[in-house]
Amino acid sequence: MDSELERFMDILREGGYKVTPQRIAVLKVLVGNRTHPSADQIYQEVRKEHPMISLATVYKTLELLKEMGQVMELGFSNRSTRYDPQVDPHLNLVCLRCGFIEDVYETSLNSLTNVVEDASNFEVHSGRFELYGLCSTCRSEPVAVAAGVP
Amino acid sequence: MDSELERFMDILREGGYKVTPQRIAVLKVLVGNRTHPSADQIYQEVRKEHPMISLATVYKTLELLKEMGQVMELGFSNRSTRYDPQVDPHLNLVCLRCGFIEDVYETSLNSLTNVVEDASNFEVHSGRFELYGLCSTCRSEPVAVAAGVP
DNA sequence: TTATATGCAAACTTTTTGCACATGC
DNA sequence: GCATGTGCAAAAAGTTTGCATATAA
Repeated sequence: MDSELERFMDILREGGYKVTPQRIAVLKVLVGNRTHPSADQIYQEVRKEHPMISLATVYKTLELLKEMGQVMELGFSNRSTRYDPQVDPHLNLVCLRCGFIEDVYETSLNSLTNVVEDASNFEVHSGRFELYGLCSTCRSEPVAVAAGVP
Repeated sequence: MDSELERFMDILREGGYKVTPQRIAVLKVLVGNRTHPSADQIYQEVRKEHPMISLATVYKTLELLKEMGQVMELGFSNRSTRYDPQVDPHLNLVCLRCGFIEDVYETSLNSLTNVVEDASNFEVHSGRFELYGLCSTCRSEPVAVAAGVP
């Protein structure tokens, strides 16, 4: 049914890891998720269907997926950490007012990697590209209201 | 003498903030610093000349400089936080083995901002661009040794 | 069957906060 | 002189760890 979920499960199996209900539950929250959730947000979401899961298990699963290169862990300056199942090079537009993060696919990012590898003898494995500012919604709002800003 | 230090001190004065010995000490550590130090590393460095300073004061000073846009606070996925007095758009090459961070000035980053602003109605204030991989030194080393990897 | 994973609670790390005292302007 | 800043210590927040029990393969 969900080929992306199947792909994640296969990757676990191929790595010699068990495919447990808890891991499936976390994967289901992540598949196709563009909201860049925190560990706790993932935990709260998973608990709806799987009330007995612990936050520690969520952290352990995210750590596992991160090590397998299937999830990016994004640490922000206010020490919030968000997770992104989208690991291809892309640009994150981070709104400083409402905290919303929008993904933008910009082809020039790939050439950036090539330029650096040619010029500096640095072997690129992955990347993280962020612009901070105001999203279109917040730009047009009259009054600034603090929110969950990453 | 140090015009960059003077510039920082002027910025504090213009913001209505006091120029204290503690703040000067932190600024001296930051001026021209390309090592992307952590708060504790800055604290340890400052203590050599200023043994009575507290870590809380270092944090408060960094917070102030961050709010004034004079320092970037870089949160990483292993919850280490590094500070960079270099606020112009540039690329950080982060070595996953030894933790070294190299600055690279790539002009295409500026056009990236323009492309995004034109295409997406997002108002860019600042940016953060990172490539993760192996630096030239670590590429040529035979055995992997874990280190302070951001 | 058995190596691996889970849940719990405690530990840990890093950063923030409240407050009395000190000090730059 | 007074608003602002400092140092201390305690609190907060987020993440990790140890271990007994449970379970996927």
